[in-house]
Amino acid sequence: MNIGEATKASGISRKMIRYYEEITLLQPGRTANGYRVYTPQDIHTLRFIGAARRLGFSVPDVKALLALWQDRSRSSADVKHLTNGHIKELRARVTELNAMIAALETLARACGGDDRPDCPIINRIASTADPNST
Amino acid sequence: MNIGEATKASGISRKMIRYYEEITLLQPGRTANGYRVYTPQDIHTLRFIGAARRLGFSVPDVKALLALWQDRSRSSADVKHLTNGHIKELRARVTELNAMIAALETLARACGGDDRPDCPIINRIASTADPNST
DNA sequence: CCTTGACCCACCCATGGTGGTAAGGTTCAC
DNA sequence: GTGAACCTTACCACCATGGGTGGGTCAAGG
Repeated sequence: MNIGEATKASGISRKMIRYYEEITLLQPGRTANGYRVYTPQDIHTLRFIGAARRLGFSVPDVKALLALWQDRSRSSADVKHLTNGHIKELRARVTELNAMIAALETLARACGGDDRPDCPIINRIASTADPNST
Repeated sequence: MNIGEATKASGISRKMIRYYEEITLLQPGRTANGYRVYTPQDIHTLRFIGAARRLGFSVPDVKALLALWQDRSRSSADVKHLTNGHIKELRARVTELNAMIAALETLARACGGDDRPDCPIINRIASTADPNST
């Protein structure tokens, strides 16, 4: 199977397949003329990578998960630990975003949204920015 | 005021101050020897940028906000529109992250987290990755 | 007058994932 | 034998930020 077929079979773009190879997430074979060759196992690996990425794991995390996946003597504790760390990070990001949303919603509610220039949103950003406001 | 003082006064690093200048968010003056010179207004602008960034606005959005801030004949509707678009984007990101968190929590709860290799997290990623699972 | 240390400058490189593009080689169907 | 459709490597770009290097400048103190 060459890279075009691998793209169709895995849903990962050619670009990303080559990138994942470059960072050694997989090592496909080569034909005599230099074309990459993918086994069904390689395709499975690519799909594993895609699934993990969709769950928000970073590429380094995916690399760790792949190693655990391929390690028959792994401890599920290691997988769980990695996952829990990831969940914690995602939750932190959500908390941050929610704080921004809350602040912006308050400001947007107070803004007339009409033709006049007066705007609490701009005023607030400008006054937060004003050294005299602290 | 030179760049070192501007950093202290604005809370923006030297690197970023120079970057914001490069992308024309501000145009400080220069002394004869080439040192950048910042007016109190420049500092105010830098603090405005910092405040907007902390609310999660992208640099292009910040540029638009700056232009509106400096435009005395702006419509508050334009500011509100920009803000609402930004809120929408942030909410979309939160929704995405929450979906990931929910999926991961379900998997983590089902995982023993012990010395044995069997792990629903890995199994699920691998089977999502399996073409035969769809 | 000269050194020292704290500044400043411009420039290049790296990140993380992803897309694009260009210049060239290969394979296959007609 | 030619053109389409594939493949290869090697760059460039994004966004926002940090790091480092080599070299200029300025003020203070011996």
